[in-house]
Amino acid sequence: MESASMLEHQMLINELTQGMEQAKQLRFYLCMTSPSKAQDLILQRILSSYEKALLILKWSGSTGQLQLAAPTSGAPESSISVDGSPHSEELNKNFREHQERRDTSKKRKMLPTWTEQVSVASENGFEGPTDDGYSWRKYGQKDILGAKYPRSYYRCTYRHVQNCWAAKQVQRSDDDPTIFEITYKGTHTCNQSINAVPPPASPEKQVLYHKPQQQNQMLLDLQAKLRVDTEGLDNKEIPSHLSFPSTFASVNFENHIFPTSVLADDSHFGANSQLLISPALSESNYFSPSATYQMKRFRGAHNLQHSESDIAEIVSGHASTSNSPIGGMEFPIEPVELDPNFPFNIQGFFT
DNA sequence: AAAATTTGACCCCG
DNA sequence: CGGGGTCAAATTTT
Repeated sequence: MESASMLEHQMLINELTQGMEQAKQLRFYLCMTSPSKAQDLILQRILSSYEKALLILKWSGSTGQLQLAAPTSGAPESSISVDGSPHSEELNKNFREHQERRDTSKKRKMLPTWTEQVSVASENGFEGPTDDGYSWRKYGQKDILGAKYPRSYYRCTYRHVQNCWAAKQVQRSDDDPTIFEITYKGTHTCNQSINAVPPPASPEKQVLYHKPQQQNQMLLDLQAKLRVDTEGLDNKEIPSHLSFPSTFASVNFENHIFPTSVLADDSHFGANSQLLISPALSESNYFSPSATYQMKRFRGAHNLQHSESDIAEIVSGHASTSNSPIGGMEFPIEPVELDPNFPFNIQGFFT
């Protein structure tokens, strides 16, 4: 490590840190006035970007080489909602540890795993470790031995469609119900936006309901246009057991703040601008102090079951004979190893 | 009708 | 055997 590059590093870090601080301040002020979902998300994105950039920098700085070049994401970027504290060091550390995957022989399904602790501000009970930017599908819930609250299991909504093997489990803390332990398994390889691509048939009918995913799509586009470059994934979803009665639905919202530029060129988006705003309530009172968030630990995940993964194998195995609308997918199914960056998009659904 | 969640059965591993 | 994790049918939500 040359002192020169080291110095550059430091400068870069400083610069980024400053940017991040400013962004935080901006968020703070924004919070006091009229917070909107859109604005908030964008800010989150920005912060997330900073965070990530810093992470990469620091990381490469300490190891001398940047291995984040991994196919898709490679890093469990935790663009956690509000909290605002980067914890870059911790993340940094954890990253490396996760990166190492022992047992190269059984390269299959060894997803990096890490745990975050998300505590929520809310006397009024609200908001959860919920929105981490991805859409999850709950597939199970289990009562855990010594635990007071059940643990719920989620996997990426696009597991099948996009072969995204990210999963997570959420466990509410026993004594401090405002704390949730979220254990992530694997990183997302999905590109959530392709989901909203309207079918060739009738673009007009592709009305965007207030479905979380689609809303994301909008934000995605929004962010793209604003050049807020991040991983570009948003979504909101509230795990059932984390959601609280919502009486705030009646609050009146005037903030029709939405970049007109965006609405302008995507006509069909315009009609739904309001839908975007409504969920803003969920984050109307955001004050960072109360939301804490930190990495805790990780462990190698090693067991996955057959069914789905095997299907994947089968598909990749004899793709040629399949009758699926999907052509030949001839890549190994290895989320961690390669980027299933499908050049095609799937939308063959018929029962 | 389609998509998401619920929930008991089932499976694997210690 | 029992706990944790997943499946999948039933059910609810959208």
